[in-house]
Amino acid sequence: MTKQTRKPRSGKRGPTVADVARSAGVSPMTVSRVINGEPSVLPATCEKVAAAIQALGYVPNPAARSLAGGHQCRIALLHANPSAAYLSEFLMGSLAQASLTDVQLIVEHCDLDASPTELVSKLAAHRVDAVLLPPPLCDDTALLLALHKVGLPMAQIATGQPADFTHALTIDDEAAAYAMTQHLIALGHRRIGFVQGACNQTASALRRAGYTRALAEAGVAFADEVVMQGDFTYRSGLICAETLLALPDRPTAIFASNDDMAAAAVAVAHRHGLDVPHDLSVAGFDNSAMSSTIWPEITTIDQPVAEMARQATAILAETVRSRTSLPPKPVQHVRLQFQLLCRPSAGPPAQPKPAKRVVVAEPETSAQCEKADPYGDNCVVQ
Amino acid sequence: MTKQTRKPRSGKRGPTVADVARSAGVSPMTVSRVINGEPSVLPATCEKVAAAIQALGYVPNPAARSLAGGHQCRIALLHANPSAAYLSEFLMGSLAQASLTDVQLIVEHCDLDASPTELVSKLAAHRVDAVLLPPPLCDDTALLLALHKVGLPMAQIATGQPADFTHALTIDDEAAAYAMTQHLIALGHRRIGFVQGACNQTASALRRAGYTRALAEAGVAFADEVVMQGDFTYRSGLICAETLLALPDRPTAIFASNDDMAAAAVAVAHRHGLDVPHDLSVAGFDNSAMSSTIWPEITTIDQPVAEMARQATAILAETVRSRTSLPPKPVQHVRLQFQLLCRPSAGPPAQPKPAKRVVVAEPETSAQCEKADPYGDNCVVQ
DNA sequence: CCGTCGTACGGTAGCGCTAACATCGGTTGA
DNA sequence: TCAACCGATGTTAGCGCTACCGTACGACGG
Repeated sequence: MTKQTRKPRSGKRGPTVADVARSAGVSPMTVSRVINGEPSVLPATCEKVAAAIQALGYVPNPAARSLAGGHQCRIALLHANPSAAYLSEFLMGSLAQASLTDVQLIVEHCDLDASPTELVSKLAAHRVDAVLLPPPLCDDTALLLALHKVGLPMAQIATGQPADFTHALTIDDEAAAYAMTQHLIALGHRRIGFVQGACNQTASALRRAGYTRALAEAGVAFADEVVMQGDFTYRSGLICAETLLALPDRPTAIFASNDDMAAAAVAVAHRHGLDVPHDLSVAGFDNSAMSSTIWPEITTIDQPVAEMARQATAILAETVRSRTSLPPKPVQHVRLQFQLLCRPSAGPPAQPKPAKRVVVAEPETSAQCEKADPYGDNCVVQ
Repeated sequence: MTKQTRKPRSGKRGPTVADVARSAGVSPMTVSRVINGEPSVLPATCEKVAAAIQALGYVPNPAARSLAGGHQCRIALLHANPSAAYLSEFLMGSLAQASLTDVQLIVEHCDLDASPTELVSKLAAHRVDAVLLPPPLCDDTALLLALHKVGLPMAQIATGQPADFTHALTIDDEAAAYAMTQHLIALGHRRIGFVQGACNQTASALRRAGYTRALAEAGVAFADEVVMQGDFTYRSGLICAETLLALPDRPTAIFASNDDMAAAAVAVAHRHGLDVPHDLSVAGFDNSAMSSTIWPEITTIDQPVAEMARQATAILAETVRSRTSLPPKPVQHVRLQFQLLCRPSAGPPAQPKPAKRVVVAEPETSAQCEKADPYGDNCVVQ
């Protein structure tokens, strides 16, 4: 006992690969291979190791993994609006993937009018490897270009117009708006007001395009006076709905480009003494918290925000990790499925022939809606 | 060159402590000490190292730090409602602290009616060291006991009734409701409706207590018929507000125990053709997204959710890291400041003497509110 | 002048894992 | 028959940092 090994630093932590290896009668390396699902391990060995892992309750140490694997990957999530409804859902998806793939998420607030160059240097200081851009930042061209200039991989989420040098995760906004409009038409509406989204977001134009296409295809005349310009805020929704309901021949339905504006339309309707959906149907877009909080709940389009965030995080991590390989990974534009959620805010209009309303529209609606079927034909998954 | 060093595994990553050490002419160990702010480094050395860090743009590798330091700390954030308004704000605070203190956040959904034992074993499987409990889970006694039984440190956020074996971060709900009621009284209201929160949340009773105390202290008679039992949902708010406004002698103000119910009160008022705030003032609680989205924006109480989350995360990390030390750290109950946010939904009542309304109430209100002064006297920070 | 501190810093050996080889039995093809 | 080869596993040497100890050196008291 003169100069024994003096450094067993460990203050009893969980079991390690070495413990598992001993217990399974293999080398630590083999355990590592099993954990990482490498194909070159015999099924028998694989099972032995799995059993040992189970028995010991082994959980890999992510710190050690990323250290040894050289996998370090820091992804910044830039957001403009800290209390945006979708942010928490977005974070859920992103965080889940981040902890799976062992990437570090940096959440950074970022004013819409901040200088891109300053932001870029801030990201550099944080050693950021890639950037997630949810709306509305995903449509900030100056920002996109600045990031691209310094070679940072990035992903645009839910933009209407993916840049060719970035990854992008979108739904088909045009098809979604088309589906919603079609749904309203199927319910029997012919005069459908539309509240457009902010001009600076590329998705706005697409949603309007879907609206007009559905009208055209159904042979419903397009009326310029029932299309209002909003900006995605509740306030703008109030003004637009007020104007629409003041029309001599007021619409029987209002399709707003997001849920906040749709909620505003409901409020205005109520102030006018109109019942929703009996006197006025209202539809929104996004499936934000607001849409299912207020009463009546709003028929809307569900965007798979969490899933977009998850996939975006995965794609970026993959891009970062293979950045040295040749040829460089091509950018991916992934289109996800949306869902039309039928809720009580939209129903058949009050006026037209009651017979049809009861027999055709209602059963169809409820059958289609209870299950909230995705509009399979209108959605594309790549 | 027969058997040279064959393994420079590094695929050019950023500078390391070694690089900084070389550049500053000290040992890596000293660099480490400087980074960790250890006191036993001479100021001069410290500066040299800092300069080198700056020059090289060195950023410590968190993975290596936690591996070497044995600091591993995994904190689970249990939440019952993924789209809860506060969740994203909560996450911001928690994530910020987590990346600072190098803890890994695990975000886990958890049904309110799930069995605690199952949950506990799930947490054990994830190797969770501590648990964050935002509302409503913070008031789930069975869950608290189950976690305590297995010795997991935890923090209750915004509970009304901290357990003596857990950390807790709260605001003074009673004082906040008192302040709000006092504010409404100061505006000139005498008949103030109250919509209570869900019974299973301990904060509900406290908010009501604050309401009644303010009435009593101001010498305003308590009227049983203007106190309604809600459950924090918009729907319940609709029903309660409807009942209140149907009273023969309807209140001139409604104080709802959260913003969703307050928003519902606004909606009902509008449906009754009442102007808010002219005919009816409405106040909420929480400063959720809804409160500043709808129009008019709702006067409410701001809870520093992000700050609570930040501190809770810090406290838990500290607890976990010093768990072996004796004596064990005592649990901390921290009380944070709230803020009364005066917004357009609350104003002086229409009826009483207009002179006073203009001269006294309005200036006072705006002076006090533009700055959104915290109710310093009523808030305690420990 | 020699031992005993105390302070500022350096050296070494890991933390737990995996990349990059090394190895080893078993095939194959000429 | 033997080199070349292949697939399954073991060995070694780090990844970047810090805990633990050692050392050098000045300040003491006796």
